[in-house]
Amino acid sequence: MPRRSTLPPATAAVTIRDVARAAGVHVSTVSRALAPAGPAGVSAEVAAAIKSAALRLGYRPNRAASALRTGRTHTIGVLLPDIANPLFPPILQGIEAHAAARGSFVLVANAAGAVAVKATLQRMLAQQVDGVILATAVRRDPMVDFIVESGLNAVLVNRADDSGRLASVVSDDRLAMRLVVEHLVARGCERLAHLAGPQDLPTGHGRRLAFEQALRDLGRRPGGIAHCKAYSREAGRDTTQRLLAARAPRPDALVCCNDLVALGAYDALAAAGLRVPADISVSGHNDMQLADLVHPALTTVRPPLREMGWRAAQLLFERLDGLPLSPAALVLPPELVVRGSTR
Amino acid sequence: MPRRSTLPPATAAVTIRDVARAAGVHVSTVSRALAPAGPAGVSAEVAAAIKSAALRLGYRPNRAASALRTGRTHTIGVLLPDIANPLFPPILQGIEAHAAARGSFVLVANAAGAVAVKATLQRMLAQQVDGVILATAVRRDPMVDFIVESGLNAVLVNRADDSGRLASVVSDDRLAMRLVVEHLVARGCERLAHLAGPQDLPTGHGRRLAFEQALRDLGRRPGGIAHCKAYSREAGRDTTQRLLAARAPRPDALVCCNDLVALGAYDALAAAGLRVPADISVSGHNDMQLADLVHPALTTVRPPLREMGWRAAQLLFERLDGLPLSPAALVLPPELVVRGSTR
DNA sequence: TTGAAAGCGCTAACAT
DNA sequence: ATGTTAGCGCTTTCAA
Repeated sequence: MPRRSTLPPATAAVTIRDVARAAGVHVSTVSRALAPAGPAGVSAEVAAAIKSAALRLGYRPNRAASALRTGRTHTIGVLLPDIANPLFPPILQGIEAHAAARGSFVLVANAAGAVAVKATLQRMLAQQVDGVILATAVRRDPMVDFIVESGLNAVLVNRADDSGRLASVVSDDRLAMRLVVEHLVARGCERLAHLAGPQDLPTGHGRRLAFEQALRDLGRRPGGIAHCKAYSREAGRDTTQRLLAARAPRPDALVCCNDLVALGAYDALAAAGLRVPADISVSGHNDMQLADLVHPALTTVRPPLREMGWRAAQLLFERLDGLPLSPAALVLPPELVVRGSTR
Repeated sequence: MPRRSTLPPATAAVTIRDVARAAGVHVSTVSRALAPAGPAGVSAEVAAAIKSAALRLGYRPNRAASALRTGRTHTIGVLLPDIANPLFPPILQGIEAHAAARGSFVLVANAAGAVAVKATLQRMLAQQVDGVILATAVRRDPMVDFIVESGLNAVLVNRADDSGRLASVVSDDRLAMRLVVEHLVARGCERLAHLAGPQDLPTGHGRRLAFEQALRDLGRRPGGIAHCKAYSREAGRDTTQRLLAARAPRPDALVCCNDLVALGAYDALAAAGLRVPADISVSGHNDMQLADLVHPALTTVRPPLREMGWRAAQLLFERLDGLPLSPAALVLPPELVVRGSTR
């Protein structure tokens, strides 16, 4: 007869059996008394006795065991392209807050590129996560196919799924661009140019379209559109230089795809001897920390990042709970933060 | 006779039994062939057949089951006081990178305050994490007692344990302060004052001591020490005002406990009509993003945050593996980043 | 080298 | 309302 495994050498954890013995009841009664949804089918006295015994012994239910039994790990995976990108921590915070309130944990993983993302999703699947939230940012992503096939519950945040097969939570880029464009036009800007982000990223693409649309709605045309290779300060600088060299008359407003690019634009404009905002207005996007510290302070768009994370988690849990009327997409309104960089 | 549970309603995952059947062997053989450390005690042909069957069927070992059996979840918990504080994402990134390389996942949780921290640790214990890394930042923390009692493997990062019972990874604040002080003195500063952080936080306390020590080592005395209520810009502004009002002669250098406080000092100095660095030099700590964008760009100390996270994970895994010679503390050298705020 | 079997701790269907 | 029991999927000891 096989002998008891020698494995659990840890501090012999208190199990449900210990509690049952201490309370003089059967383990199943303990399980019922301690059910997360409250005691069900257990008399009040017995439940109280069990709870006090559990407390006394320092019982902590073993989630690995319950996961094996129920198939639910109370764990959700969050996949980010880059944890250190300041855009993501607030989103993660919102997700974590919601998850913690539900008694779930968040597994975070950094992964960029189709191969790494897929590998990480496989690992998460093996880990039996209840669902995933993805902030990875590529359009027409084969990953979506993989997720749909695997039957994994998933919600996208900060990007939408072009094919509409996965739920998503995003900031309203159309509204954002409308706010920026209307603000600039109201301040008398005539030739609005756009420093667009990489067009293979949903935000880069979406904001460019939104910029064009916002101008069209006012019966105007873009005063120039130039594409940045990346969401970086260097790209902003280079692209602004190109734009200034190519365009005559030069734009009197630069609507940038994000704050870093806007700061790159500052550099190029300063080098060209142009004053912000006297000669040219500049706006950013994301309201990253310290955007109010540069000179002049940057007018920018503040997406509701924490709220987006919170809502993404909410959507995911609604799906896990099988709620039938859960929205497929949530588009949350950003805020325009007017500072000194627009006249 | 109880009937099979109706529970696993998901997409009937492929289990080890399916693989065994497909390969015509017993499940235990599959388990051996697919062991993470490589096939052990299985003939090469059989192992190959099993692996191909596993691949073909899309088998993914169920971590919940293996966790229940082995007691290892391949999961580590990371406890942060505030995910959105830019100090922590790089640390988390380092931890995650190391964990992922080992095939482990990271559970992140936000928790501030003794009660929340303890509750979260309890939840992590229930979740059967293999160990935890804590960046929560209080000195003489009762949490340390709790961890030691519970037998949980733990490593502190960005703070040390005064009692020395838990392993820790920190940036070398003594070296940091020596670098700053020597730099300022070399540039001709005479009266170095310190804007100290909250003294109940290890960094606030440690940096103040280190500042004093660094001056002592040069045979000098502090040109003033004022305490900030928090690591915030407002606190920096208020404290600088107090310091300027109280001190005569006024300091010609302000060594700040962190960058935000330094920016607050900028505000107060500007309000007082003092120029940085002509009238007074200012240094920060942490090199937060955009610290190079303020005017003048901030001289600051850059702790090796990502490396700290990486090392903390390394230490934790060494403990989990039972390595006997694992260090109890790691003090990593920061870098001085000289910019325009010191003359 | 492979098979057999027990059991990790918990939950839930069934019986009482 | 409570007890009995099987079994989630895996690992590992023991036997062959």
